[in-house]
Amino acid sequence: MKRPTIMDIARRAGVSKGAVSMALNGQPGVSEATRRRILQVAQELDWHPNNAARALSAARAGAIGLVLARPARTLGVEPFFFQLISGLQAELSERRIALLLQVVDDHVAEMELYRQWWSERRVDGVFVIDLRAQDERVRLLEKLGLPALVIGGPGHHGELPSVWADDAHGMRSIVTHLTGLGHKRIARVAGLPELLHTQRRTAAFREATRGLAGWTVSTDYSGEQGAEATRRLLAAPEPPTAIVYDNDVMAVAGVAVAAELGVPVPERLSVVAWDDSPLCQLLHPQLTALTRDTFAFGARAARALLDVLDGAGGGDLEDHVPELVARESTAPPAQ
Amino acid sequence: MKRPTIMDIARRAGVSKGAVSMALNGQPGVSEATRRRILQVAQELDWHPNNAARALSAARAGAIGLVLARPARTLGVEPFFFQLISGLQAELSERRIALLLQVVDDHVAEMELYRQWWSERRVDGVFVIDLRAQDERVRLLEKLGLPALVIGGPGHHGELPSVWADDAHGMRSIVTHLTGLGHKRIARVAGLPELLHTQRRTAAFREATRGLAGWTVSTDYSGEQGAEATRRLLAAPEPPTAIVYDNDVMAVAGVAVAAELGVPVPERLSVVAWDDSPLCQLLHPQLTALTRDTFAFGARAARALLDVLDGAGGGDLEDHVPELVARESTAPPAQ
DNA sequence: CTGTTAGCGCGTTCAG
DNA sequence: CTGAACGCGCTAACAG
Repeated sequence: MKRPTIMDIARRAGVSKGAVSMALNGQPGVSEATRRRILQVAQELDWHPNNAARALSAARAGAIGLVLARPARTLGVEPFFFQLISGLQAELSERRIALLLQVVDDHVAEMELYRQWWSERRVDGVFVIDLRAQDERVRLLEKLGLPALVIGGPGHHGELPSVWADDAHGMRSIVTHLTGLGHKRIARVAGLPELLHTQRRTAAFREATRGLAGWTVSTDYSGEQGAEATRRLLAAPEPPTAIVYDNDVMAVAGVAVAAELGVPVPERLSVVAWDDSPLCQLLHPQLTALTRDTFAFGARAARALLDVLDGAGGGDLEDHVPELVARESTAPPAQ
Repeated sequence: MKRPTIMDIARRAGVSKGAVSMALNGQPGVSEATRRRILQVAQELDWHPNNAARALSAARAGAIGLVLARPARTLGVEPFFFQLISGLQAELSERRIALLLQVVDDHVAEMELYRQWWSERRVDGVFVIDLRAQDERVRLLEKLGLPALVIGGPGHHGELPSVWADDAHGMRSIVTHLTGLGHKRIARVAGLPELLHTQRRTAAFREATRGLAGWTVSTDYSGEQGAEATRRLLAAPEPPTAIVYDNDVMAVAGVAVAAELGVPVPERLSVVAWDDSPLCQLLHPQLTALTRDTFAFGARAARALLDVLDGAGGGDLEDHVPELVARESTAPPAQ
């Protein structure tokens, strides 16, 4: 009743260990008849490969790592992460590869973990998120030779392969939507300014709002800072008539602040959220949002990393373009 | 420059493989001097144990599994999960044990995964969440002999060890708060009714509201259903003056619905959220909520499972009592 | 007590 | 198709 090994199958099928291995792996070297018999016996014994043994002989861990280094309080991005992880993993599990998840405080801990994982061969590769300009993690990963894929990566010229979305396009569609409604004073409440994708969006925003009054304020992605930024923006002598938020949680916080200040949305202030979530549809007014299929994005990222591990791929892979969903929180500016 | 093995250390230190192993593991059998020399060499070579090899010889995977089987759309519980996972993992990583996370559609897939993980010895144990009455997973886990710990478990008489919080106490503190304010008509928007912890809360709520008008409606934890339930409650001939929501997202949705219907919170309707989150503090009014230290809860759960794996422990472990934080969304009922 | 040797764990691979 | 060795670390039995 103990776990059967290949030797058990071999004995019972009257063949050698090697033959069983080939049969089980669909390798040539055994006759069809023997193969069937062996598979039959394996079935009977309910044999399953021991992962550790496989990993040892294959010199592969059968696992991919993902480190979340955002501080815990920056909870705003969760819906995104949850979807992303689901997607990553849907793809990985097809290939029976595990996802190792670890939450750490900062990049220092994250890098330490990469060293550890790789030195112990706990993972075959890692996903890297929230890249910064001159990110030290990139250097480390390259030095270590730990295969990595950057999610939402640099877009171009990256040292590491990456999968990314066309932020510029998304930003244009938002601004076009707002200007189409007649807005001329558009503010943006951005996420962490050191992140590359924030910078890309900022550049795209600047470009798209050329000729208008458009300005960006930075936050750490948290609802608190989103609220605070909104408060400041609305207190200005010439407040914006529309605000674009870099995530859904800040948008929600912004709407709450507007309500608190007696600024009706969308009559006096239009609001757009980058990243959709059920939350956006629960509020009143429902939030106009840029939706992207984060699950699919994750799946693509996983496939891309697997390709890299298989020796194929590399380079950049552009994801599908996000789509703007106009709901109730955007309207022509007052008067 | 290739990964050094124990043999490399042995050669370089002029001793045998076995000696190195003992030295490295702090086992007796080598002199202090030799041990130091060996450790020195290991350091120089930057040796790290190969996880697969260790797992193979120790017959342990060095990993714990966690399956999330909630349907993806039930996003309401995410803040909770994120905290929980962080907590689990903070504790596991201390012991260099990995957390394998997998998201699946339903319990069938979840159970299939348990079989697979265990048959391949991918994990040493698993965390089980959202237990139901007569949960089929429990039977499977016992049949397999896969060590498991139920999170938010049955509380008592469970077949599997569990860690749980005193829901009854939390519920009492909520109801006491509301009745203290003068409320006599209290409704509750509950989560999935088949979950044991929902049932526990329902029972506690019934008990605590004895003598008052108190009633519970069920949802799937999603914001949509929370909104829908709120709509129905407020449309009743004698609507409640206070509503208790089983999670934060439904509470947020409920407040939005109240606003939409022109029911001011807290003047005409008091709202309490079970589970706090930054969200609760961002809205206006800020939500009165039952906060629990989910991170710590996760850490305790992890420790409990590790104890089980070490042969110790078992049984139930009660977590700290959640605490009610009164904010702006609760007030005496109108007139 | 200090250290060595042999062999295990489990699946893969390759010369024969 | 078989036999043997390998990957890497652990450990029991044994010798100095």
